[in-house]
Amino acid sequence: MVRTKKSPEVRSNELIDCAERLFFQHGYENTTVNDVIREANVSKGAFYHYFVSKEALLEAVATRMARRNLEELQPLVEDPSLDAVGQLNALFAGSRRTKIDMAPQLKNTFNALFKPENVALYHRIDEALLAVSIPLVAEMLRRGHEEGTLDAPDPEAAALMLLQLRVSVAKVMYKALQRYEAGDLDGAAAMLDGWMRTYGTAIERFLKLPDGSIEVTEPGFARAFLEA
Amino acid sequence: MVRTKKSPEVRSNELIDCAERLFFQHGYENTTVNDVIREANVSKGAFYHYFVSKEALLEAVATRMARRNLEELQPLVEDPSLDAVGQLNALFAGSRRTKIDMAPQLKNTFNALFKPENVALYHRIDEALLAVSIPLVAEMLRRGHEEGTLDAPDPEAAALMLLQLRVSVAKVMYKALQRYEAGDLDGAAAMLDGWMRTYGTAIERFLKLPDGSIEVTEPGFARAFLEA
DNA sequence: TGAAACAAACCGACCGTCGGTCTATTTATA
DNA sequence: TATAAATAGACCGACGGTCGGTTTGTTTCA
Repeated sequence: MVRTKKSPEVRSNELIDCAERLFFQHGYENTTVNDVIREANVSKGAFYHYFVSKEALLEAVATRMARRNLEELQPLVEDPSLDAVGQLNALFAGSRRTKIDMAPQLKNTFNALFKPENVALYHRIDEALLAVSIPLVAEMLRRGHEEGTLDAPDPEAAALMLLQLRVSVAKVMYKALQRYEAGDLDGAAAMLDGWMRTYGTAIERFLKLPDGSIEVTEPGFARAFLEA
Repeated sequence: MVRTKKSPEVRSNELIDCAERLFFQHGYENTTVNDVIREANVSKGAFYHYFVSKEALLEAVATRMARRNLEELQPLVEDPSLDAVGQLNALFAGSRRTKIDMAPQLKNTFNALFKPENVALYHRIDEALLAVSIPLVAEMLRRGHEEGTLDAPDPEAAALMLLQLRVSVAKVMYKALQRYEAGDLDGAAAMLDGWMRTYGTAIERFLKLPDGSIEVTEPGFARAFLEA
């Protein structure tokens, strides 16, 4: 093979790029280190120069995803013109926008992430996202509690629980997606809408907010996402 | 090896026994099929006669755990003398009793389940437990909603979300356990107690129950569990 | 009654693949 | 030009899984 030397950052990012693509396409366990280095045009020696193990590569993929997610969310939360509830809603609104904008990739991601051979991938990403999200949400809740706009005596605990609920929504999104792909758009949209409303209600009740103050979803969102 | 023949049920249960023990002791990924068959005194041929893959063995371990869990819980839920809230509390009380009775095993389980090399094991067990628990809890919520003792318009969705919250408690139990093992009993107990109260509050609020109607924990529980 | 036929349970040598190691070589830089 | 980082790729051992064959128990029928 021709010997090419690149700056470490470029090289390792290329490896992470390839890994991310292959992991999502074929699953983590079905992707071999050889697949990755073939795709990245790199020798095995070079690979193990950058990552101590295949596991470390997975870690890197998850961490990078989490970092990018944080970079996207950070500005929303730092907006001083919003109170805590407004920030939460901004978070959901941003999440909706992203979901619709990147629907095709996201659908692909979901389908990959919930395959049984991808538990490791799923778990790592979930953990990494949680790690960056908890402080963010906890801070929001703390502010809200101080402002008096919501009730969350233990912001850390509440943040973890709220974020944990998010998992159930993800699971249902996956189910709805499958149903849609099976041809039942109406059923899928109804299911997704229903669950998202329940999710919103759960958050409102948990934070002792007035009914309707949290907008996780909006009319027609489920349909728009599924058809996008 | 001496050739011994046993009834299929006995044999496969022996294999599942060994697997369960080894998985929890050394982790799923660190346990090889050869380890299992050595421990079970069975040839490789015999093993693959019963299970199509190592993965299938994991599945069997998880399913059996879930079935046993269901058998334990079922009676509680069928008790007609309790209303839905009473049943929920009975569930938590039973869970507390079990936790303290089987504290050593449970601690071991927790320590194993949250190791990174055990995501597959964890995930499978969680999924299997969820699968048997959702109908149970959903039915309780449905009854409670009809009785008017609680508010859960969509019992299925509510059940999944409540059970999802349980994960966050498990995570904290693990953290508390680590803290206890590091020597900080007081800190660990305080943390665990606090989170369990928050968990209880979350459930009460979510189901629109009066404060204090759900008893996930009781005074001194965290300490008793950690020291048991 | 017993032996032939069959199916299920079991054995263990063997295979291909995969993550990871190692030595040698090249490239940048001080 | 000396040194360290980066790259190459042959190689290794372990592991999950396969396969041809053997044993054991049961059914069938002369």
